[in-house]
Amino acid sequence: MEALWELGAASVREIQERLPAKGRPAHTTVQTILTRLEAKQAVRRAKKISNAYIYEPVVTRGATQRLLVDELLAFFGGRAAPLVSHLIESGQLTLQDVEEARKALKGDGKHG
Amino acid sequence: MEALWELGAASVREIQERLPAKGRPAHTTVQTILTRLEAKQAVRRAKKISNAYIYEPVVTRGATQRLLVDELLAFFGGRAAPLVSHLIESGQLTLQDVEEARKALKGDGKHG
DNA sequence: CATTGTCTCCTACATCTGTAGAATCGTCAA
DNA sequence: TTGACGATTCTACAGATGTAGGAGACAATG
Repeated sequence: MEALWELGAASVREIQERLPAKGRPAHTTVQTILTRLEAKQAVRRAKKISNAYIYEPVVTRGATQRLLVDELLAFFGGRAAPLVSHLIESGQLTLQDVEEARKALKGDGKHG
Repeated sequence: MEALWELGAASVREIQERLPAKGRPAHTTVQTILTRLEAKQAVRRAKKISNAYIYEPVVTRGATQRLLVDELLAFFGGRAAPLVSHLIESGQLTLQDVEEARKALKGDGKHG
């Protein structure tokens, strides 16, 4: 649903056609979703070309990811440790990632 | 909604009464949720005491968390690094957590 | 101006989820 | 058996989300 972040600003048609042909929704479906996202202030109409609106993301992908992470964190009782544990278990988190995280933590210093 | 994991097996009444008084849902609301969770095979009826069913979780909290994490990970393109970055930025991930993660990774060895 | 093609707007339907009242059923006590 | 109390089942409604058809608006073309 939010694959439009990859496109930046785009018209309904552009978005719809960029979607994987496999099970691609109808043009009006994309239109509806955009309208609802607009109502939610997640996107906005940047301008109009001919009779078509160009939609532009208001919330960035990063911001959305942050939101999601916070929600997940809440589900974990606000503690990141169990989350990290899972990441390790599933082999998604490499030693290198952890090393970088360590450096970031030490270098930052102003946490907590 | 899934605060029943804290209780283990319990009846509708027990669950409902354990919920925070603040905005506690009606008995039938809890009942409905349980019924739907049962249809989804997330819980099951363990047994019956008098005329009340005792519900029991089928999926553990951990399994649910794993699911959630995997979903989030998918949204991050399968890479854990950005996720960890956010954790650090929001101050949720302590140096101690990272150290433990490091040990787990080294001690494990069979990842990747 | 009429035609055609595209886009938007309005409306609609299905499912999921949260919420809960009404009716019914079952159990326990007298 | 009858009454009371609590649990289950049935039904319903609202909001969010995914899906999409039909009607009308608007631009390009002849």
